[in-house]
Amino acid sequence: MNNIELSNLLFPSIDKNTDYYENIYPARNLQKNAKVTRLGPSPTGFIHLGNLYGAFIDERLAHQSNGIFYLRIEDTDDKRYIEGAIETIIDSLSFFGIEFDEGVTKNGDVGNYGSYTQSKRIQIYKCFAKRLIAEGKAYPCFLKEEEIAKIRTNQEENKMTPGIYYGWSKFRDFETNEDIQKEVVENINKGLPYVIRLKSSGKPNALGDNIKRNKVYDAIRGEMGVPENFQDIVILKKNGIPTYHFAHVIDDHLMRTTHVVRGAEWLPSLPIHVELFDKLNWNPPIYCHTAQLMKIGEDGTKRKLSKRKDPELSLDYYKQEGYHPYAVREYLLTLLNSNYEEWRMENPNISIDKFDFTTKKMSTSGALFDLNKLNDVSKETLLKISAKDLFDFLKNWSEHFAPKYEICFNDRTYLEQILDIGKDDKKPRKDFINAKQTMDFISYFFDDFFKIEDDMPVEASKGDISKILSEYLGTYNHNDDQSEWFGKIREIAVANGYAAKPKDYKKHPEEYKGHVGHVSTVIRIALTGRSQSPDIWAIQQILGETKVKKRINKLI
RNA sequence: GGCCCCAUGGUCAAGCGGUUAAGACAUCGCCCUUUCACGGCGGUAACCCGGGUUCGAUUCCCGGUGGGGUCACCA
Repeated sequence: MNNIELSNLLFPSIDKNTDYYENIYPARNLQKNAKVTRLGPSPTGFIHLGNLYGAFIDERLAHQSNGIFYLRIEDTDDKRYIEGAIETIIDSLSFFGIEFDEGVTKNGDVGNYGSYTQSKRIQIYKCFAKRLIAEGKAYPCFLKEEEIAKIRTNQEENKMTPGIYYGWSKFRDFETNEDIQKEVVENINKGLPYVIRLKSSGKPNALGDNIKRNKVYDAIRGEMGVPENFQDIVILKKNGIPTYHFAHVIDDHLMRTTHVVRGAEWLPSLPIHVELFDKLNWNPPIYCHTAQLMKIGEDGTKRKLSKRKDPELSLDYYKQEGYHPYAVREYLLTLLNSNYEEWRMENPNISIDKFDFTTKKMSTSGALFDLNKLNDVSKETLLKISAKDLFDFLKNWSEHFAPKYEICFNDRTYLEQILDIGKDDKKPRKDFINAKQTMDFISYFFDDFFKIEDDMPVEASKGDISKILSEYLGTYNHNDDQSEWFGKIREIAVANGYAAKPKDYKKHPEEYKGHVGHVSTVIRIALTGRSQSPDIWAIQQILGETKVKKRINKLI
């Protein structure tokens, strides 16, 4: 029996020629240099910062070049499927501004290169596997789990590279060994389970300089010497579903992907993909292996990989804390392209889309996620968002994550005024980092949340406090402008033995109880419950006369 | 352990053979100031080590060391 007969025996129902697929998925008609990228999440529903990081690259590369960015669902691991995961993925990415041109959507597939769900492409994979078998480049392997385990221990004992490769599976000798041919045919007829393995041409266990290398160009890392693969890796599993390796090669070829962006953890399997493309006589796409996002481990200061389940690496964490999607995107861009921050400083108000994103400016070493930096970027970002949009953002966040703030959104004008405090100054205030922090920061504007949190300054005695407050109330005129208003506070300060200027107090602390700052702190605490807040006068204007008087009165 | 990737201040990073080794965040000090935030000024702080190559290496090569990744019918 020869290879072609074997391929027919294995896949009797596959009647299509591989050319058929080449023809129905023709080269894309795009302008020169247009890039076609894809995101291929597995439907576990868990999207983390690393995925987003990669997705931004895909998105920028495609859209900056008038190319195509599509979503492919890589569900070849049936054990890991989670219900509703695809919607979650699409929604999460969309929240952060990632939109696809093609591929899986909530309403089915869009585009001419589908299906975009790997589990629906089984016939295609089988067709190409059949071709490889017919060409003697792949073979069915009937090794049982126990046998593989035995091979493995044997290899370990002999300090050999574990795996199935030249010399370890008798089934790879099908072509030249009649006994094997007979056995394989019998096995097939008996219906025994098998996998399809690539029959690698690589030379096993070569060492050092003897390892053959292929030159592969990586858009981020430059030219790399990729060692030759020699493993007869599984391309079709026992259940007929392809492994990632095979699906990647078939799909990215047939979907005419030009750039494959993925994490550096894929570097070790690059040799496999290179051989697969070679065996199929295809040109591989341009790979872009990104650096990994890292974090500091809980166990100390040691570096650690950004693994699943690290809460702050989960996209949900940022949603829950209420980080604005623009801020996250902005931060990720600063990590992604080293010249981004510089560009942003020169162009503070231009859309991110205008930034000339390039893989050349990407770092090859792993970056430690820096919450401080994110916070700083967030402040800057939120400052640029209008009070109206911020209101909507906060409201939406509160509905999902902090319903207790619901009442804060009853009066739109009121909240927007609050959010606008100090925004138009020449040196604008940067008080807001994320929704959670913002709501907490402004909560004293609402009676439901207002409470005295900080202690009165020690410079003011109990008696002085109520004296200051009642005098303040006595002279209070809601229509005073800011300087009139502060003039009165100065008078109260002086009348009670406090310096009118902090500098006077610093010079002669023995002559005063404190200074005007302490007096205004008393008022500030009475009004906001806190010793730190934006300008009191501005707060009062928003709070309204009634509320101001009520709060002052309460502490007299 | 084999193989792979990476290596400039606490963090992110410029730098492509000759620089006083940028900048941002963080940190510290001062200034501004009724608090805070903002802003301004200034400070502390780095080329992992050892060999080469070179007149000269942070930069190029090799070797260590360190960190990370990967060794599945998971992706």
